[in-house]
Amino acid sequence: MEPCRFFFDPSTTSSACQQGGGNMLFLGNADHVFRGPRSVMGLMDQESSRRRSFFSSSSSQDELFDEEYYDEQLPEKKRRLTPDQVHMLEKSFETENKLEPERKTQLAKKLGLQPRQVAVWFQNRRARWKTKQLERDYDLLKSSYDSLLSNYDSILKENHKLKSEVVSINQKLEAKEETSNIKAAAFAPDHADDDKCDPLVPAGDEMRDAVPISYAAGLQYSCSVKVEDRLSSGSGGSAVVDEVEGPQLVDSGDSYNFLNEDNVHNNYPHHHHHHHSGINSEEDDGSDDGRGYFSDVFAAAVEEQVQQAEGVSMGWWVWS
DNA sequence: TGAGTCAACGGGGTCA
DNA sequence: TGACCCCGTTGACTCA
Repeated sequence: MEPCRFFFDPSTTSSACQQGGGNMLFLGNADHVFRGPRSVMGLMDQESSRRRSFFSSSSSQDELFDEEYYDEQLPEKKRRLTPDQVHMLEKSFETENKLEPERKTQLAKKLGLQPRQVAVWFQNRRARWKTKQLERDYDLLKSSYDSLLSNYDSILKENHKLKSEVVSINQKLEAKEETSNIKAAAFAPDHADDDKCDPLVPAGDEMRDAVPISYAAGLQYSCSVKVEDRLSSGSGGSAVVDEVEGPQLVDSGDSYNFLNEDNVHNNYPHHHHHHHSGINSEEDDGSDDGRGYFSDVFAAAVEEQVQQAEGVSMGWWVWS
């Protein structure tokens, strides 16, 4: 690493630094300490005459500049820092990306640079680091978003599948209900004594516990419908029973409300939802505003909502 | 020759 | 008020 050779022009109060390899760093003048010319083009403005006079050397400047160097290379050209200088600056930056005055002075001395140059280098280095950091953060956020979106899509598919299952079950339930009513009506005159009817229901506790409330209620007026007829779904054999209101699949039009309003409010504290509630209404499924926006809040809310939905639906679908 | 990189500048804000 | 920082910009330089 070769130190700078400093030059100072008393006529213009400017200074310059020539490095061993031929680098000439322009270091500015006294009225704006260490701030060199912005550029060669900048020399065309009012500053240019001063700078030009600086380099159009007279006899006194012969003492200040290496004649050979000065002839072969225009000194006002902007020079890059040498690899060694950059290496040491980088090492210093790794230690601490802010520059205390003392460290700046030491570094400048060590590298043969002006303190102003060291300060500028650190400023530019911080700017580059920030840009890189932003890129890293963006990549991280994007992969997180993509992953979340993927999960969301699979949940959406599952939801559609469950919806169609529910529709199918409801249809079967309605058909069976009609059949049983017709049979009950036809059978009633000959079987007035309910105590003697055979409900065809297994007497075991397990099955009794598994019988939906409305089915048990149905036995009061119809003993001729088999349990499997009531419970069969054709797609997995699951039935949904509302412990309070009976075995109805709660369907608020577009959506199936596996969650109540409170759940929704709890999971989306900042989300203003409309008349729908539930995990996947058409308006709240994120298909319009949800995908264009990502935040930790959103991610956490979706995660929580999914867990909640899973928990609640388990409660709905499984009993023993 | 155009795009990318880098040293350096100017302006505006903050702080002791 | 000066020193410092951040931000946006400029122009020199490099390279494909």
